[in-house]
Amino acid sequence: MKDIARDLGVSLMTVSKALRNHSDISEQTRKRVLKHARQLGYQPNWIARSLATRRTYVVGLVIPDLMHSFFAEVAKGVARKFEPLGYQIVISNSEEKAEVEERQIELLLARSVDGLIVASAQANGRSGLFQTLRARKVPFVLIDRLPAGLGAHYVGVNDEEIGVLATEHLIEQGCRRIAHIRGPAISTGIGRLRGYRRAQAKHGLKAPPEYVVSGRHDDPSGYEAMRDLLRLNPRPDGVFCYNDPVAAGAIKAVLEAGLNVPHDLAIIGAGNVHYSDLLRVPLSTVDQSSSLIGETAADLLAQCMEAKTQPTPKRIWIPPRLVVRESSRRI
Amino acid sequence: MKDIARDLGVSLMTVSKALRNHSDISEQTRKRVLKHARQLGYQPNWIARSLATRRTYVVGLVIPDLMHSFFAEVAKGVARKFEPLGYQIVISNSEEKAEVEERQIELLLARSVDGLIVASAQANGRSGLFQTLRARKVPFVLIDRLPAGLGAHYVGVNDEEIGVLATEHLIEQGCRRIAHIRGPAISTGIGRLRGYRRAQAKHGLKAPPEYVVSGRHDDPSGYEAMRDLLRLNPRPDGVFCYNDPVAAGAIKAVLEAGLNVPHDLAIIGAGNVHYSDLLRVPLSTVDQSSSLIGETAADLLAQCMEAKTQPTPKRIWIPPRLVVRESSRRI
DNA sequence: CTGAAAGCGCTAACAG
DNA sequence: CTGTTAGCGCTTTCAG
Repeated sequence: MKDIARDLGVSLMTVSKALRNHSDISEQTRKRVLKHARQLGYQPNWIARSLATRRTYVVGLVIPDLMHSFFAEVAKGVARKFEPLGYQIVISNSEEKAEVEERQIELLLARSVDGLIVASAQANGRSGLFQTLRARKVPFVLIDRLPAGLGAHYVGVNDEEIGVLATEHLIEQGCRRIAHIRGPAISTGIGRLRGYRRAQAKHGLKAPPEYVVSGRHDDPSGYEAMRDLLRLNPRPDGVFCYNDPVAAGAIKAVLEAGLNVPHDLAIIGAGNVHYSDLLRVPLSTVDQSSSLIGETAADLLAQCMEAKTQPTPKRIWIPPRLVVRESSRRI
Repeated sequence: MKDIARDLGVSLMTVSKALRNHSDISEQTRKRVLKHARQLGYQPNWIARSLATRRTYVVGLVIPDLMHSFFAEVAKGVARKFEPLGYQIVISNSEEKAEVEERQIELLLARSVDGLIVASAQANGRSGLFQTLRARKVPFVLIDRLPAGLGAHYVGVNDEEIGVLATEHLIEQGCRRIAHIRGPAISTGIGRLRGYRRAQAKHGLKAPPEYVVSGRHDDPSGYEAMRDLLRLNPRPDGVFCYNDPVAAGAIKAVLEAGLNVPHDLAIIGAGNVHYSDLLRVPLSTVDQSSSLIGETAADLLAQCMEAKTQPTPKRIWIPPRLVVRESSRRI
């Protein structure tokens, strides 16, 4: 900028304003400046600009696992909305660990991100981290997981509805002994379990306690959990799995045991990850509109960052949608 | 920092040095400073630090598609190496488009990343972008794809070897009419095709030209391409697919046509994406050690960033490894 | 419409 | 070991 100013015999300020299309600059000067800037190959220095404006045009996206295609899709949605606005997105992986998440968020804040979108790995009820964020006035939006008792912006699907939708579908398909491979003790895992229970109760079904087994987020855990279920007597005839990776692992175990999916055992997952259709048995699932979650969260965060005062916490629920494929189609 | 200095009655510089564990500061002063910093909840401002030092401790990772789990795994490898070194990673998605890639790289440079790792979507032979990078003295490492005629740091697998490995495996399994669903005209697609041809020639096999059909990177393209292949007469009895997503799509088409994989048609992919094992028919593939590619590239880039003068371009070849699963096991 | 002054928060280089 | 001086490249504010 100094060079441009010198060459053109104007002040540095004039250049600065021209470059940013500031209003009070003559059309002619602006053109001269822009042209010369191009000739010199001028590249604005965002670091310096950020230091002066206290705005970085960077938003942080904290997710538990990039490898889980649900989150990769969310990330894509976020990017699609923010990039046209001139924002850059920094993705941080918390590996499902609360401490790692806290550290990553610290780092993002040290780099002065303008806002955060977080799919939190904090255990349910531990909302200290987010209270700190609020105190520091960092705009943030939670997605997918909603730590209990926290008034914060949130975009996601009602997990209890997911549980009900999936379980009722299995019931409609004629399953009577429905098991659940549950997820971790975070809002998603808890909500889906609750939905599973509610649907069973509503239809007068009762499952023995052993029918609820614990998985994690990944397919190996689904495989393990399903092997446990297969040892039970009577054996379940339908299983609602916490998510699609878990369901994929579960299917593997069932087939290995020489049983048929869906006839011996119907299976349904949640998330509709993009390869669900290509699995051993195409997987029935509950779609969560992952990229829509990302886009919606981005819009909401953009609003918050514009606003002078923080608007009251808003919760946006994306409706879940049943996707029936072969793994649960018995009639 | 100013507050700490004032409270403790020392100079701002002393605080700065203490905070960075600079050598010439007394143990006592350092402790006092650190303690007070903690009390005040001091957070260093990386923006300001970057402006002063001209180092951002950010590296850019440019990939064509986050949703492709091969690249997600590479990203994980990169992160694993760089995070302990205090670097943050910004992932940019080029969506397989050369122009988008150029724009993303421009943006990363405007934000003064310290280095770049790029899986380039530039068409083969168009190396202008990277010559610019070199001219600007930005350390960078290419991965996975190597635009022809470019002397640059590179980490990846020899694609011709992948093609040979996969094709020879099909031959060993008794296939005699081997087709290839080829990828785009970038080094990976070209190399794998060349390997396919070399292996065929070596074993005295000759495939009609219709046996090589074009796919892209994704499973829908594999599905389409395979439907074309199935219409041929005589029908191929083995297909080497550009990558695993393409192979997954291909398997879907074969099964839909009422044929058996591997007995009517053996299939092999490349990349060993993490769900290969869970597909309709567990997929044989050539493993590329995706996360090792990421880690190795990270190490190499770290070296380049340390070095005062750019070392001569280094190419690191990761050996491919055949992974035989059900989709190609005929004996 | 243009420009001078002051400063964003931190550090390199050097002097004491 | 501690402190002073002079920026990093840009913007905000306000006076002309």
